[in-house]
Amino acid sequence: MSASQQPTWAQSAANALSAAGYRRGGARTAMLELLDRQRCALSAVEIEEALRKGGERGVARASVYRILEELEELRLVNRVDVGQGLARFEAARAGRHHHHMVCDRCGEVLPFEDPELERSIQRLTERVPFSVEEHEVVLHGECAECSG
Amino acid sequence: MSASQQPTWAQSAANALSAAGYRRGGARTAMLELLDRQRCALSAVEIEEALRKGGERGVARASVYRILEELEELRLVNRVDVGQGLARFEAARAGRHHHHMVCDRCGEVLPFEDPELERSIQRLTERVPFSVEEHEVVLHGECAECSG
DNA sequence: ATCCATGCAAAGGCTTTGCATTCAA
DNA sequence: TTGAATGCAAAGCCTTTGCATGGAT
Repeated sequence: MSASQQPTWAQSAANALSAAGYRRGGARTAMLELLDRQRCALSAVEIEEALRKGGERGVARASVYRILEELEELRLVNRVDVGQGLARFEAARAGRHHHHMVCDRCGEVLPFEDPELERSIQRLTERVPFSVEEHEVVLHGECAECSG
Repeated sequence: MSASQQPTWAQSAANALSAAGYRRGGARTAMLELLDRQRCALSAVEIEEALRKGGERGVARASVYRILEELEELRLVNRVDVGQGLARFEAARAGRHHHHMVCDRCGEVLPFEDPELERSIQRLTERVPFSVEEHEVVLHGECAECSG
């Protein structure tokens, strides 16, 4: 069999976990693969349900949170808080930085990218009396369907 | 006595509440005045404590949330979620739009303004398949004291 | 006098923690 | 074999809700 040219996010995340001294548990692997397949941030409950329904293997709620905490600590996952009273999580992929739009009507969360916005924030972070490590932009409103 | 030239935020908010059919309860007035004095967003617990310690009059936790909900509904207050697992609230003043920096070490929340950033977001909202009503930018990192 | 506004206490939802068991190394 | 990884259940916050009392009109 041929080795893939470039490792998937799940693979490199698993390697990073090993390098950090973590063991390769089945729950971790399942979560990494699930997160790698998503196009946008999921909540802990959504992750738990997706794993249970997915058939691969279920992962207890507490484990979902604990693993997410480890992944966030290693910066393999980003926590996204869009103001819905719960936390969302998504794979942190090098380079591909995006933000979120939240439909306050139906709750849908959509990702978007905007280079100009990134540049503005970049310049801003250099001017501010603060050591900025992360930034997050959230647009609230109504999605195309809801504002119909 | 002379009438003030321009009403305070608390005064105009009280008027807006009346116009919307709400009665002028003591708890509401105390909260409006407290919020008017703040330079940055407070959590519900912080509001409750400030009112209790302030001596003016205490307001029950449930009332704090209920009144904040009304104020948010009328857009007199903005809810700010900076990812600390709790909601923060601040007076919505016409024109003066700002965002927040959060020190992930000590938890301090500082406001900042940036016209260039606002322009970028303004242009962005016009290009996006979404009806944008609000936006929020949060910078995470360490404040001068903590990173110092 | 009416009915909203408020306080108190209980309930709810998301997240974390404690402990026993299972599993990777 | 040994200690980390995981599951289960209980506990912890923040927030909301139900109901009785107090207060504004």
